[in-house]
Amino acid sequence: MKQSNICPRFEKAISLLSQRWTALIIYQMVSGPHRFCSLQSSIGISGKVLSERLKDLELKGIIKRDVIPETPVMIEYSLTEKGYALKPVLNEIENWSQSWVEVKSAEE
Amino acid sequence: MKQSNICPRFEKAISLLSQRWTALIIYQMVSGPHRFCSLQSSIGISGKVLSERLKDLELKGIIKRDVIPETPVMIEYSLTEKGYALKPVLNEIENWSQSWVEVKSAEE
DNA sequence: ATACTTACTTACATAAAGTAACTGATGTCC
DNA sequence: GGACATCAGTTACTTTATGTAAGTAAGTAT
Repeated sequence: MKQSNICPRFEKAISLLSQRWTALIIYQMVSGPHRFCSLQSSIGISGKVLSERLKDLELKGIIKRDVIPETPVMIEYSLTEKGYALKPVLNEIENWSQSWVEVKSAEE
Repeated sequence: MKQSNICPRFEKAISLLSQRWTALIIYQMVSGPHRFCSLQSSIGISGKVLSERLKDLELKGIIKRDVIPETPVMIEYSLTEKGYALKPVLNEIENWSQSWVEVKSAEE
């Protein structure tokens, strides 16, 4: 059962961003290119899911993958123009979180 | 393993919006209050998950639940101020989707 | 040859979501 | 008053997604 009257473009965008980790991966990359292991440790995602997400995001034209033949080999992931265009979305989420999200622990 | 150096407020916001259906539910409600069954049919979510999400969103202060004793009983869900404040996020997603998301079928 | 690094993959376990039938409160029809 | 209908869920069961931890492949370095 899948009948919606919502704009299909919007729905696709939402389903992309509603996938776990996707937004965080893009957020990390807004600040510059990242490598597999740095993403893995900075956002705490498993290697398995990270590689799935990166493949999917590459397929969708949001990120690109570059092999840099250093030693040892280094794979650099960075945002495409399409991916970078998501920055305003992330900025708005950040704004909202600053205004409305509370942190429980006392380290404010 | 969950070690991140990302702002905890932002991370909470992301984890909220990254939950499947949540953004679509909020999006529907931006245009006004909705009932359980109307949400169910308009976004194509199962009753089970919808009731989970609504409870969770109410708990987080994003929506409120009003019982209207009509016939038959009607439950109205609407955004709180905190929930409505997410509108700019959804607008940016909409902007992005208009510029960058393609629809495959020929009904453009 | 052995060990070390990065970038993954694979096999298996757990958590989340989908499906469809069912409950409970209220009300209408006959 | 009994049968039926509606809305708002809930429950039991299946499928899909994610987590965990070990393993693989390519390329040095010793």
